[in-house]
Amino acid sequence: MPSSLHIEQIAELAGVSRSTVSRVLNNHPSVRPEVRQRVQRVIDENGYAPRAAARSLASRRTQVVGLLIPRSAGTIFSDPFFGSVIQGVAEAVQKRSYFLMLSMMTADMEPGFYNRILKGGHFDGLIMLSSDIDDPILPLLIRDQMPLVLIGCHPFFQNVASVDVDNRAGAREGVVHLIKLGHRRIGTITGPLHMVAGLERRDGYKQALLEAGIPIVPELIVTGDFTQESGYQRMRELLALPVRPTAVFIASDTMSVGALRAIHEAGLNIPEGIAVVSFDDLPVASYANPPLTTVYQPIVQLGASAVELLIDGFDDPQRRLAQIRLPTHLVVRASCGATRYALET
Amino acid sequence: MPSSLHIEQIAELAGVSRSTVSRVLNNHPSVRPEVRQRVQRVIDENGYAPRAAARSLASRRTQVVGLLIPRSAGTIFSDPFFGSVIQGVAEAVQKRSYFLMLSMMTADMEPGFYNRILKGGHFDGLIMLSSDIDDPILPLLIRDQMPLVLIGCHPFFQNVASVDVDNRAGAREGVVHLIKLGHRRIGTITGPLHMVAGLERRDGYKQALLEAGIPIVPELIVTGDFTQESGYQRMRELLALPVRPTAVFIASDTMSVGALRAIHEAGLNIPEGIAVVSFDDLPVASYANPPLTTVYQPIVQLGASAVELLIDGFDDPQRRLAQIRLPTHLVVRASCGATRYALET
DNA sequence: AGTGAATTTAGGAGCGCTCCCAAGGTGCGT
DNA sequence: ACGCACCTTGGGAGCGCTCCTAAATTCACT
Repeated sequence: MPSSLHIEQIAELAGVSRSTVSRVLNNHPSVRPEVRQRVQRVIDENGYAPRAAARSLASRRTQVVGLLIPRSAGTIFSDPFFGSVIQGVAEAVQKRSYFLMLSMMTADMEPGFYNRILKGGHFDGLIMLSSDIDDPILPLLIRDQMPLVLIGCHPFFQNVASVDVDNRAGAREGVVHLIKLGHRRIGTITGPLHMVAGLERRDGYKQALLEAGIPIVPELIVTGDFTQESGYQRMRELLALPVRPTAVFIASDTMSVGALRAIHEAGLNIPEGIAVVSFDDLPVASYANPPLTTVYQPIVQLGASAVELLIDGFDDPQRRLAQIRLPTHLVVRASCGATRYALET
Repeated sequence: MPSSLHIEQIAELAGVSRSTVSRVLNNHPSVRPEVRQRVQRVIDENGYAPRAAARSLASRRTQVVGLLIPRSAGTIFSDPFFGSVIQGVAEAVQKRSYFLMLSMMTADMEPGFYNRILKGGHFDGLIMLSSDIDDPILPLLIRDQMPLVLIGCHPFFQNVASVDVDNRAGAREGVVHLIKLGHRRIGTITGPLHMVAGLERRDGYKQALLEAGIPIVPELIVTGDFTQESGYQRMRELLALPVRPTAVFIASDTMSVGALRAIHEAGLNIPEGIAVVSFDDLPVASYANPPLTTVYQPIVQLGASAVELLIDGFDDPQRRLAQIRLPTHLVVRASCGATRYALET
């Protein structure tokens, strides 16, 4: 970067003092409009921007929001889900004139990394992506009083702000849909059960069955990990069962893509051979073959809301512990077979 | 954050001066081993980390790398390609003990945003994602001498460091493969032609045909934009042609997913009805139906190399203008039909 | 032991801002 | 006209580090 102008020089050019330029920069009210305008013009003409480091040091604010992505990193990025969350966060952060610092918690984290990144004062607050239930970082963050918003709520730490969808209700709606279509033998491929989303969606599945008086059959519940590969493998297991399910609820679209492959390989048609309801409504859902009936969740908005909550919480203690739940809804496409049974809902 | 210790207090606890602690912090050689050890122990015991702002202000380095994602943001994040690039960048940055600042160039950028983000001294250097050829930001960055590495090279600004794959050679290999399988009437769905990747892959397609003495038929070349939707629409156009191509080269896996759908809807089999070769080798490629023959590009590594180049360039002027090209290779799966014609390669 | 060079340490002077406090202006009421 | 609010403005004092210079220490060698 060119050694650009400093605040003193802008002040001189505008014929005012350092302090006044600072006030203009920070939208402090007590500057005469005409002076403000004059200073602003000098700032614009010279493309001046205050040095972030100096500003942060003096003001003890960074205008940066951190986004912490938990350890399962490798698998995480290939899932478009995360791309969308990041997009939501990035857009919202920008809208509030903040910056975004991205950080991954890798497994092979050197000890002291936690301190380096979190005590270095790199950001004013942190958004943490749906972590494992037993993520060791979370308790540390809470202990250290880091301003924090979780994307994906946590079952134990209720005293932390979080944004999530109602996974259980969403999953339930998807499975109820299958039940209404006449299915009784419904399997599920769950997410990892050390994640809240995995647990809650499985519980929604169970709830729907129980409410309909359908017994829960353990072998119809198989555990995936949100990857295509696991969707493929777990679906093969379900299809190898002596008595095959007639429908399956899969806890993410990404797993469904893998599952569809297993179903095709088995020579089954969808939905005749087996009906599928999925979760997420990623772009791929409508381009799958057949298009997936799936529980929509507002992924971008999840990220955006987390940012709002975090930044608002900086000066509004009330919002500091808010737990926001965004609604889901079922998107009916071909994979559930509703078009054939139709109208029963 | 708790008002943690400062360097002076660490110094006092260790019985040395501020300066010595600073030397330990920055791995300066001239500290006696025993002193270094003692100081380090005090640092560790207290979980001390220097404040980034103070350090940056004094040292004029931030230890932050910026990642600039160009305007087409909305469409960009749904593509897992970007997730992988970000992953590569994030991992590499971490490995070098740098931090990553993510920033999007939105279309509705307030004037002055450029200055705020780029002159604020938020980062030591910038990685810019495969931008449009006529991206207005790039010339500004070069003018302002921002340390810069492009992911995806630029045809005009050759005096900028960049990391890319040889798109043309990769595409050529894919199309040559189709030609070897006996196809003569080969269509292509290109990427957007205002992007280098779009152009180069189209050129690779043309080159393969020309080298084989196959005339280039304009209506067989349709222009997509790397989205599923465009893959779907453009493929419909190709299939609606009076004389349909027997094979198609699609410039990205994401577009191929859309294209597969169009092919299925048209009641065609793959590869018998139409053979498909794609580009990227995203995870979805091996789970598509049928699995895609596709040109692998090392996406994560692309991001990682960009980081290496940028950081190395900070003190090695030689690397400042390097243009790295990573190799691609063809991954043969079912969609090209090679398993039937086989062995001819 | 004594000298000089090399190594290690301490402290001063900023880095470029914000924030506080006090000084200077302005307008009102009487 | 005068005084007393209130609104603006200017300058000092840091924010918590790094870097430079000079002093203190160590060590090798005579």
